[in-house]
Amino acid sequence: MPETRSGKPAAKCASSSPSPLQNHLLAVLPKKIQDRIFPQLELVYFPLGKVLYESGDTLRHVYFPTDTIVSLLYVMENGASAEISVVGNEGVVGVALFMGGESTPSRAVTQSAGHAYRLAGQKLKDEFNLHGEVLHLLLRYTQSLITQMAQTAVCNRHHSIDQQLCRWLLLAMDRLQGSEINMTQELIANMLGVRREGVTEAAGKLQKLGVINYNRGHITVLDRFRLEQLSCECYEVVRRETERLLPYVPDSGGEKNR
Amino acid sequence: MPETRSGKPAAKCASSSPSPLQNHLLAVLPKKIQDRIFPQLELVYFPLGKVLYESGDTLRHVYFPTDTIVSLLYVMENGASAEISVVGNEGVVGVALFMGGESTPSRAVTQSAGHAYRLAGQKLKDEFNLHGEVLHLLLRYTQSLITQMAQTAVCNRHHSIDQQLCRWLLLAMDRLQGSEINMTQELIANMLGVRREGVTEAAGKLQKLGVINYNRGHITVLDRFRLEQLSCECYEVVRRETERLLPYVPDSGGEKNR
DNA sequence: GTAGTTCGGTGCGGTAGCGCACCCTGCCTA
DNA sequence: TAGGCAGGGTGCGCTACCGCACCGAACTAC
Repeated sequence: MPETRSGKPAAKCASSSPSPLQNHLLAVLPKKIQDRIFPQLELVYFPLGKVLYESGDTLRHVYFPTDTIVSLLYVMENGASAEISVVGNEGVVGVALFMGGESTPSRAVTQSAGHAYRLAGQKLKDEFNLHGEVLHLLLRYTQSLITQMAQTAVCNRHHSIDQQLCRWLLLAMDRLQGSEINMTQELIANMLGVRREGVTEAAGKLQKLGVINYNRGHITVLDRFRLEQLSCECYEVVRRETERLLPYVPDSGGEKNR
Repeated sequence: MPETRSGKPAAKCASSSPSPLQNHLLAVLPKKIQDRIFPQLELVYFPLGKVLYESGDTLRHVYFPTDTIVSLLYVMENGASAEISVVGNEGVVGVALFMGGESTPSRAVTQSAGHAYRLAGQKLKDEFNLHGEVLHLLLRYTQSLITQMAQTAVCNRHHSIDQQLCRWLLLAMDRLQGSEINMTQELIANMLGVRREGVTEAAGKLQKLGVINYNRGHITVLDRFRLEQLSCECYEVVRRETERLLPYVPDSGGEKNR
C-alpha cells in the first residue's frame, strides 16, 4: 500500500486498501476499459488541508477520490476565499486537464483526509482521445460539476448562512461513509466564505435543534432528514441533476461490460 | 435574410445581415470546417427577453450569437432569480447539448436583442463526434464558461452591489459594439439577483461620478476605464482566463486554415 | 503539572441590503 | 388631452452579517 500513512485512517471502512471501484466514475466504466486503466492508477493518501494544485498550476494528474473529499476554492487577492464546488468519490479532480485548459484559476484542497487514485495527465488524455466511453463519461461529469457551481452562485446570492451550512453538511455526508465529519468551524467558514462566528451561530442552532452534535472539530449528524428540510432547494437541485447525468448502480463493476 | 424583423436593428453596425464570422468561435475554425458548417447555420433574430430554453428543456439547437447577448439564469422556486453567466458573440448557448446532458436546470434569456446563428443539435453532435477542431474548441469554451460561473459564485459572496453592477456593465459592453446598453434597472436587478432599488442606488452613484449616463432604459458608458477600476477583481480574472483559453484574432477567418 | 495553542462562545456597534410604501416623471395610447 | 403605466427616486425600519474584542475550555507539548 503506497504512502498510506500520515494521520487517522479516515474512516471506519474496514478495507485495508481502497479499491478503485469505490470511485463512481471508475466503477461505471466498462470492464474492458477498467482493465486498461486500472494498472496505470496510483493510490495516494491526502491528509487534511493538502493542496492538490494551486490557482494557475499546470495539472500533471487527475485524481479519482475513493474516500477523500476535495474542495475547489477560489482565493481572492485579499486572502478571503469561497468554495466553488466539492469533489468526492462521485467525481474527479482536474477537469481542466481534459477540457483543454490545463490549468484553472482555483485551488484544490482536501477537506477530508483519505485516498484517491491518480492518473498521469497524458495517460488520461490518451484515453480521452480514443473518444469512447471515457470521453462521454467525463463530459457528463463535467456538466454535473457545472450545475454544482451554478447552484453555488445562486446559493451565495440568496440563502442564509444557516441554509448554506445545512447544504454544506449534506454535501460532505454524501461523500463520506458514516455520519461523522472532522472539520473545525473555522475551516467551514473559509469554505462558505463567511465569518467563523457566523458558522458558530448557525451550528449552535442546529445543535439546539438536535440535528447535529459537535465538539472541537468533530461534527456528528444526528438527523439527516431534518437537515434536508432546513437546507435550501440548492442541495436537491444538484443531487437530482447529478443523478440524472451520472446514474450510479453501486453493485456494478462486473455487470456493465458491454 | 430569414426572419430578421421585429424591433430595432440592435446596433449601429451597418451590415445588412450579420456574418457568422462575427461569432468568435465560428471565426477561429479552420476554413475547411467553416465550409462544412456554415451552410447548415440558420440566422435567427431574438427580441429582448426571448426565452431560448427553459430549465429542463431538451435542447434542439445550439446558438452562436453575433450581436445578441444571452443570459443564463437560474430561477428559484419562489421566483427570485440570479444570473449564472452571460454569452455573447464570444461563445455559444447550449453547451449541455454536446456535454451529454441535453438539458440543464437553468433558463436562457436574451438580455440584448440581436441575431444568432443556430445549428441543429444533431448536426453539431455529428461535427463534435468527428473529434477534431470543433470538439476541442467547444471544450475550451466550456472551460471558460466554468470560470465565469465560478467567479460569479465568488462575486455573489464577497462583493457589493456597486462592484457587481460595474462588472455586469463591463460584461455587457464587451459583447456589444458601442457603449450604449438598453436595459432597465429592474431587469438588471433580476440578473444580479438584488432589489431594483439597490441597482437604482448603485447606478445613481456611477452617474454622479460621471462614469455612466442613463435614462429610462438606456445606459451609456462614458468612462470605461473608471468602470474597470470600480469593479472587483472578478471581471479581470474571467477576462484573462477567457483570453488564455480562446485567443481571438479579430482579422482571422482566412489565415487560420491549417 | 504547567504553558501555549487551538477551538469555540459571546457581546457589541456598524452597515449593506431587504421589504415596503409612496411619489414623481415622461412616454404611450385612446 | 387625459389617463395609464413603465421607469425610476426616496425614505424608513429591519435583519443578517460583518469586524473586533475578549473569554473560557480543551487539547498538546514539555
